[in-house]
Amino acid sequence: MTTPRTRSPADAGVSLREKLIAAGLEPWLADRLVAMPSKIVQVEPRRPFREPGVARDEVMFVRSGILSKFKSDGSGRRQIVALRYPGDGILPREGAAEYGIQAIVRSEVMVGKAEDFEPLVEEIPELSRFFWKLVQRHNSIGYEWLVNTGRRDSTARVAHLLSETAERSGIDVRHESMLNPFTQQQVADITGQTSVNVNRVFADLERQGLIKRQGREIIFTDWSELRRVAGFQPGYLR
Amino acid sequence: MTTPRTRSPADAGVSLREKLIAAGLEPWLADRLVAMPSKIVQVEPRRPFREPGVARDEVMFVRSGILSKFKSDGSGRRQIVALRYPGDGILPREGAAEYGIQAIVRSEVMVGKAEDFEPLVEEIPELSRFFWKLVQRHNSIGYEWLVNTGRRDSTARVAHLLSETAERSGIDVRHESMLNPFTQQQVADITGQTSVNVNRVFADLERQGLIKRQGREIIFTDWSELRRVAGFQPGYLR
DNA sequence: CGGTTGTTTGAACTGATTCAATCTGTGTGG
DNA sequence: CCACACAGATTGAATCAGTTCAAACAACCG
Repeated sequence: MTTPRTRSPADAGVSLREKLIAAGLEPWLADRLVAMPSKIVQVEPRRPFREPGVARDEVMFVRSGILSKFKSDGSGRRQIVALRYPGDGILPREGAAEYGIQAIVRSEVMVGKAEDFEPLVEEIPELSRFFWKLVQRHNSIGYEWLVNTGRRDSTARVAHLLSETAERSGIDVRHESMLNPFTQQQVADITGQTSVNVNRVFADLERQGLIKRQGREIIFTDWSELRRVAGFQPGYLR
Repeated sequence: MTTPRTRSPADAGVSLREKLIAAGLEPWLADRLVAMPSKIVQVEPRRPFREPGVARDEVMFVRSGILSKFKSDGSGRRQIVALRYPGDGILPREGAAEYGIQAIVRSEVMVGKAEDFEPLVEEIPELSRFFWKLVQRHNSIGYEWLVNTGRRDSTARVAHLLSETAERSGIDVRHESMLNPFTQQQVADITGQTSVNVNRVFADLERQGLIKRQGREIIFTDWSELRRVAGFQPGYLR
């Protein structure tokens, strides 16, 4: 469930500010954004947070954790269509959004009102330019995901997701290990498969010696080969 | 091939202006856009137009026809990741775009320079708001495509594409017919299948009595049932 | 301990691919 | 008008990747 917390000055903006700066925002702009009236919300994973089809008149910025946008086809099969990492945001839009929002892992999210956010962006061109770039980046990740679900086989899809995740969450490739944030069901919902098959793919990758697993933890025993089978070209992440 | 043409006043902007207005742009803004230094280019279908991985420092607006953005996985399997109809645009971005551009059918495209376009948008907030909405719309179409390739079976995917195409190209549903703009290979490239299977799906749809075919022309004999099997909810198009 | 959530495995099945051949329509040059 | 080339559509047979269903197992937590 969602537990709003009162906002203490020590806690609310400080770490989000860092994330925004890491995402390429200039410090003084990050300050303006963080100073916006808002609250920090704890979001529990795999619990309803925002349902599809309701008005999306708020801005959200991920402070920690990972959020997902999801949709489902007519018959309730779920597809995750986008991920948001710390420093990423979900911008308001007119009317209802057809996607819902859930957390992948326990996350801290700053939530503000569209009516506070929009004037800020209109007033500061640098801010608008920053979000423009952010949107383009998410866009091009979306295109890559389409290639992934449309054209790659199940092994490549999972390998690609792992490569992308490592890259986006800033894992140092010299560390050969990463705490995989996803359940197998979530990997299935991202890559358009069943969790049963995802399980088999993980087992395969391990058998092939590309990864080792210890519970949720994944150790990359052959980075370059993993990226090769994934067809992973990090260019689309800029 | 690409044949640039000299721009005659009678021809260059007039019909594009209408398309932009139809897309929701106010007339005076459409005028400003059309007045931009630019040329009108004829683009032949299924021929290289813009290759992936090169700088994309131009704006393009579709005046007639349909453009596609495509990518390919490592091994050359092509995936179409977005379509652009008359009134739609492809905006410039910093650096290289990882997608290429090809026409689906013979198209007329207005091409301008990013350096002429960007100041215009920065200067006129209404224009920037218009493009913001356009981008959000394309975004939400992208999400729906992810659901399509990730979660629907081959029949539903094709039915969905047909429904979306009719809607986006403004076919009146009372006309029960549409000139299908796509080759079966293109449908395959959009929906993530092989052309062989697309052929079988078309035959199936016809056998089920949802469509009739005369060459490229498709007659919709049961609109509502087609949309039902597609799981088509037009909300995402706004 | 019991409940919940996530992972693993097997067996049967099916939707879609692959490969290869044929067919059809359209445009081109002689 | 015919011959030829070319692009796209159609069909069949064999194969395979991924799903479905069902059951068991493991880890965690109050």
